[in-house]
Amino acid sequence: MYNILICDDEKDIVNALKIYLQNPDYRLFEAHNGIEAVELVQKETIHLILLDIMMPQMDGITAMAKIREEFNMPIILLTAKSEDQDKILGLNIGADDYITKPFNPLEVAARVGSQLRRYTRLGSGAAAQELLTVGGIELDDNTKCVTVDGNQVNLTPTEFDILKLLMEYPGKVFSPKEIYRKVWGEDALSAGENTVAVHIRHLREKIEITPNEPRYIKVIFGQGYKIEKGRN
Amino acid sequence: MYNILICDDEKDIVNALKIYLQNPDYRLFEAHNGIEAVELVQKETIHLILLDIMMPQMDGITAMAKIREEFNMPIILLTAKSEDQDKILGLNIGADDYITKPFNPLEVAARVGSQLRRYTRLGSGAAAQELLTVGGIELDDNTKCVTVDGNQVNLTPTEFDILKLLMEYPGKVFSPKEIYRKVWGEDALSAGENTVAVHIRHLREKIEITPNEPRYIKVIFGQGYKIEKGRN
DNA sequence: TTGTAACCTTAAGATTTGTTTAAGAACGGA
DNA sequence: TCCGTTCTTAAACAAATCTTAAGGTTACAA
Repeated sequence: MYNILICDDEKDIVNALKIYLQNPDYRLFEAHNGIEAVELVQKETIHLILLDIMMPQMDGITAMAKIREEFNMPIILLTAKSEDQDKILGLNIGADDYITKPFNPLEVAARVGSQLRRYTRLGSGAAAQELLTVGGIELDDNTKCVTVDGNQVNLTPTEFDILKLLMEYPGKVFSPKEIYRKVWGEDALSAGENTVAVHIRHLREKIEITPNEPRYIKVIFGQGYKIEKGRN
Repeated sequence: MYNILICDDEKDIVNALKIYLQNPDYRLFEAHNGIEAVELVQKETIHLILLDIMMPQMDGITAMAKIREEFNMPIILLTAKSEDQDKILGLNIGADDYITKPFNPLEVAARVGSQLRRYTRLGSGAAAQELLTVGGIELDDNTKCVTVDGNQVNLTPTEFDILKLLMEYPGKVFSPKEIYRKVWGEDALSAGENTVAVHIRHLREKIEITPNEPRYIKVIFGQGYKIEKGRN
């Protein structure tokens, strides 16, 4: 799952890009000037930015400079000017690519995919799906960090593995045996019946506000556990 | 200094690109078909490739696929076809950018510069990322110097390698085994279980103000070690 | 309503993992 | 070869995590 920030002051363009980037692996954020973009990048974990150059309040080049002070995700500039001079200016300052308006939908999707692939290829060794998000829970397999509503929580290895399993397939119900097999491994040497239950309890204590009335880790009687978006 | 490989079967195009990329920081290599390109990449440390698609013997797409099995430097495709379908094909297979013939000299230089900058920013195993910075720690792979808050510290080779590994991917958690494999080499002849731990201890004594409460080299119980920006 | 099986909760002891020393082995340069 | 540096091993210790077991609670179906 990748978080992509689309920043353009023209609503129509943002909406068009949102349609082009329809993809179950993408979560789309939007901003309408440089200031909003910088704020969003600091608040959320953004993996790629589509950034218009000409915007009110703070232009794209300035925003890019500010973002680059702290972050290094790919930035693709959007520009109406197709003159060479502008292209070169943007790339030299630190953009990774640029796309000129009007867009070709397929090209937008291709360039975004290309940058994301390059990013993960270099940044985090091949593996896909390092960042899982369900409701307010964020799980980063790279840093082994888990946050709930922005607050970091410390999980033990087993708790982490169970949560990761549940978050990989949100809504899917896993029986305790299934969890046991997938987390402990196929060759699991007999562990007691309720050890999974104990870990679930510990997890709930750490990620639920009210462990006794869990919003995220639900039980389906006779079936198993699942994770929900916690909207109730 | 960057090594750039130009691969095109037309001599004129190679020569033109050589002129466009006149730069004291670039060392230029040339190849005239995919086979030559793959061989050169395996022999030399190449930082970026300009790769023509249509070539005799082995075409650019095939060469790129072969190169990508082992390396991940930026690849910019050169193509006479400017139709969208071809652009997208190239990017999806693993190219980082493409340039359509005829070239605009300034654009060639700009795109090459952009990819090289992006490449070094992200850091990479094979790459020429010479200076790493995390928090107050600076590691220069060229001079093998490490400074913490401006003060130079003397690390042993093993300590240096471990620190470098951690700093190449700040935040990423490396299990002791992983560290062992990456620092000692795949063929590591069984070293004791806790030798990594001992080196970590030495590192902490040299880098941390209070080795017992490390700000930089953190442990995630049951997972491994990581380096943090030391903001606490 | 009642019995049963599924699930929950708690805490203590067992186990695993990480830390810290120190000593001796291996290595490399003079 | 000798000496200083670096690496590895081992052992004791400390800390975090896992499992077990026992008793409690809840949901379902007859």
